[in-house]
Amino acid sequence: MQVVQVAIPVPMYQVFDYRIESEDVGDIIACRVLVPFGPRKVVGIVMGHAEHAIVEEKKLKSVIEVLDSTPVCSASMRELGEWMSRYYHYPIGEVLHTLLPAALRKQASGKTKASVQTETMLYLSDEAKNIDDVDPRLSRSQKQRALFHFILASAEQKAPLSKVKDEFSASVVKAMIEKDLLIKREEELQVGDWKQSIQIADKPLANVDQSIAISSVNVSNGFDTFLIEGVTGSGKTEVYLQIIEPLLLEGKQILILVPEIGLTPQTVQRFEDRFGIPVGMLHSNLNDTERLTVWQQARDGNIGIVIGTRSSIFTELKNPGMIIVDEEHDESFKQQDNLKYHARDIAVYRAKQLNIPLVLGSATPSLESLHNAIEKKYKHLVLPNRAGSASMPSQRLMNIKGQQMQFGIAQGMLDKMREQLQAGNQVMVFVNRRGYAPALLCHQCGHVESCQRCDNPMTVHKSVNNLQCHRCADTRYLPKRCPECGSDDVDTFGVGTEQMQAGLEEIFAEYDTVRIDSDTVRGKGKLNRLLQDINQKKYQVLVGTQILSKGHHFPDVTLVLIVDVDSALFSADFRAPEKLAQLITQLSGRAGRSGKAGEMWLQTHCPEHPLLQDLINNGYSDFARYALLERKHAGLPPYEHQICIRSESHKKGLAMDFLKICADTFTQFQHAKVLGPFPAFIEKRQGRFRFVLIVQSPSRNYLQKITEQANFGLQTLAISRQVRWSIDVSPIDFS
DNA sequence: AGCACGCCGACT
DNA sequence: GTCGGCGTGCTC
Repeated sequence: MQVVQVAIPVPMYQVFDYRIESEDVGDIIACRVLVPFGPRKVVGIVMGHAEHAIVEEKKLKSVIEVLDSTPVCSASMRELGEWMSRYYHYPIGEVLHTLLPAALRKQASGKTKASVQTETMLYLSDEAKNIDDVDPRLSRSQKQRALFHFILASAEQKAPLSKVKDEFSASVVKAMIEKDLLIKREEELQVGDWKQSIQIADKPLANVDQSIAISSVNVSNGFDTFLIEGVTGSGKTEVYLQIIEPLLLEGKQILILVPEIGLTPQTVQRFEDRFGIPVGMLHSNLNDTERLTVWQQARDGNIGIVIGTRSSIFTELKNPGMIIVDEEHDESFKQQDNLKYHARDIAVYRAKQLNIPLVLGSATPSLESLHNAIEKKYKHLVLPNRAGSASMPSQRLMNIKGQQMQFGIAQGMLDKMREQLQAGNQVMVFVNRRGYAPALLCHQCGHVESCQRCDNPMTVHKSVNNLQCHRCADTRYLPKRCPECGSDDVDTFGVGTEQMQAGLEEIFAEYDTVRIDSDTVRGKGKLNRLLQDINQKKYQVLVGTQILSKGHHFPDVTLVLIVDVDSALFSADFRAPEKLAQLITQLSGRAGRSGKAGEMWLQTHCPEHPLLQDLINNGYSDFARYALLERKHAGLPPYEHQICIRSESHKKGLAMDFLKICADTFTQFQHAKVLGPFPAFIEKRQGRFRFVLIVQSPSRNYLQKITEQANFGLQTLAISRQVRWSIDVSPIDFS
């Protein structure tokens, strides 16, 4: 008899033994198996085998079916899984679950699908080949006409559905199929040998800084981590392109991680154009099958470059050459729910494991990475100048103490904006809240309309005439009278993007205004369309949130205004100043071009604040070093390491009681500091009360060990099943 | 997590 | 009398 150890996707930290009839047990390691588990059947992954089971014979059940003929993950991926399970204190079965493409988590697919890969192609129908734009079937729909021309223009007049879906929504495709203009056909995937077909397009000559960076990385042999600190516009992407060129020519594969919002067809296009080979793209709009296809292509070595967001770090590469994490400071690399991993940290582990170089790039490196660079753990490469003659906008502080304000903007500021508009330039206003106003306040009784489940003031949205809770997405009609005292003297409090736009439309009536926030860019390609319109100068006044700071360029913007920086200076979150500095630096890098330098203004009540002074006088790099010094003195990350235990329950006391037990457990360990429990920043969400506990230690290893030990004890407690709780290793926010 | 089992309250 | 609320325990 043979016994296999199977990892099951349940919140339990052990593997389960099963009997198996097969002779060659070694061959099914890392294959998926269907097994009985209690009263149900589940899909697990074989982690190992043994001669005898640890549990008594009568408990032992048999594997029902082996689901794969070839392993579903490599030995290195399994090793990564085991490491993650220990490092993040997360059950092995669930870790493996997150590592694998979702399509493989189900019992189906896999076995049958693994071999022959197909893709869906769209063809023009015979009928469609004989029509033109004025045909009644096309004349009235812009989108369908665009898709018609897209396919007409492509080679062999066909296009893969996956590619079409990057730019057109499913409804457009569906409508054209129903009109018999398009035909869908499954075709065998043409793999081709990308190594043979690489054709390097003309490239710009690298400047001195770029050349130094490129050659430093290219001489590296095996594992090494590089931090490229390159100001926006310094040509980081060009450095990436030239770094990976020799590796691709050797037939090695490149994995590139980008932030959630930075992954546009244009980014991918740039890599495709340079090397003339298809690039695998992994982003949130793909369905499970499309994801699986890219994963398989990378694993089988049929694709040279994979670009994707956070979870792409789990892509298997047959012949790995390098990992690049672009905009490494971006918070979207950290998963905030379930398994709370940081893709940048996983990238370090993967690169070391695969013995390949890792390149981290950012204009505003995280303090963590900068610290590692200063400590010489990473090689620090700096691109201090913008390529070409473009200069950075100047950053200035606008003291708004006692100033007359209109929609949150100082009068003097409005004058400066008008000046730029009259000169034919664009202005950009950054507001950190979407919606019309952050609250609805009764002037008579002081009542603030709040979400009942979250105790959170509801945001006023005038465009849709309702109140929305930004924490649980609950909505309510906008009341005309105060629900508390009945007075009609209710007014909005504070300014959101919606109101800012309305206000600026009124003040600058002769100019066109556009708003860019998650409300207005919802929908496929909408952001890109708006950005195009902006660069074609259809709008002169731009109002928006964070999205404005992510990877887009606004060459005609000569004035950037950040309406409120004070809330970040006085935030309870110790990372708030760092985030603000990154935002300011990123935003200022987005505006202006050669000959049109422009200026950025920060409205503040405390222009003398040292962090602000340091940032605007000496730049991000200096600011970051000063901030690191502060962190060191305060004993905060990256000098000390933290874990955060969060708990929530409907009954207020329960979640708190649980964390008190946690606190007691951790207090027994000498070299750890216990902070809390505290109510969470967002105290109540969806009817549950939330608390946090922070444990801190100068040694990451020590913290890992004691957390493992504490977790082991906590698992056995009855109360741990009555509250919803989680461990967050190296948390980046405490909400 | 899921699912069964079991023990109490409020209903046709 | 029993339907169903959710606390407790178990899963190789």
